[in-house]
Amino acid sequence: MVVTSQQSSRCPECGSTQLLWNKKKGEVLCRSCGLVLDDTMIDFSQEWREFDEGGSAVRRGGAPMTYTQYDRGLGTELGTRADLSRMGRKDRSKFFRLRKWQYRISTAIERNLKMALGELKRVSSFLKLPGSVEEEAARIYTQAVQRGLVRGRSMESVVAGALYTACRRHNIPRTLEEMSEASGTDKKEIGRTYRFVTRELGIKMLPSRPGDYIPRFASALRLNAKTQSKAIDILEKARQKALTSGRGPTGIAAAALYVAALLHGEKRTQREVADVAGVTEVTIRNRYKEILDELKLEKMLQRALERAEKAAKRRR
DNA sequence: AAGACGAAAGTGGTTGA
DNA sequence: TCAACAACTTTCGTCTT
Repeated sequence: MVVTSQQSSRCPECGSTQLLWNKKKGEVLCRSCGLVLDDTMIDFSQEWREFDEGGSAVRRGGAPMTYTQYDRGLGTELGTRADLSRMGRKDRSKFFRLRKWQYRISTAIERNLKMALGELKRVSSFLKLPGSVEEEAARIYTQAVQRGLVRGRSMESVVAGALYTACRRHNIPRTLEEMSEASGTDKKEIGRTYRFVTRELGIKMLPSRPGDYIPRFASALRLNAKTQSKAIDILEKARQKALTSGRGPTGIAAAALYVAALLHGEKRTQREVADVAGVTEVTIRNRYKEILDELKLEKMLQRALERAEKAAKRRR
């Protein structure tokens, strides 16, 4: 068994958080009770194995293909070389009809892809997303178009949904809010299409982890590295106290950062943190109280605040 | 005046009959 | 398919600094 990574979600059977991703078998399973949580995991990673024992040139896949080009450089047309003279009249007309439809469908898909991939590039560069994410989003979008999932939805929202999905799969989640702002489409709409498309394409999503948001939020708030690692520390403890399950990961991340900043004398207002994280102050307050209660941080916080107070006085 | 706090009502999504 | 439900938001009044 090859354990490639561990996720912080929870086993529904025994509540253990010790889950294993077994990429070889495509399973997620619980370490303590052995329950298989997910056996239809799709491995989107690249395939580098040698299938030929001798190590000769037999590999899966050919030249690198890119999904950010609308036809991936591989166009297919129906029957340009068919021998028409040897067909009957019926076959011939059938052939023309098929070719016409194939042409229509493929040109429609291609036109759509051309537009959409332009949009995708624009949004992803606006959000400064890495090429690997863009590539994956393009792949997801391409599949969505081919399965006719875009029909009835706006192209923009599907693009945004694909990017949102790709970000999460790469453990650099963006909030729906950010996607909405970057793509200029409605937040709820993106959420809806995102759910629809992942369901239809059988892409399994685990809940995003609060920790994945910390570095980005911290730098947006210009908090130093120590505060950031303190926040991650808090997050880990909160997870052990079962404070994270069922709650929105961004809210938890925001509260952890807020507390960490207070403890390290780098106070940020709830509003500032809330804006960065895309949640409300109320949510931060709720999470923050839970964290204080469960981790017994009140006294430590008290001391930190007094220290900050003194420092402020000395400056005056 | 700004920030923090918390109550109350509203929203959209999930779940289970 | 519908209702119950939990999390989260919006809004607003009050308290603290």
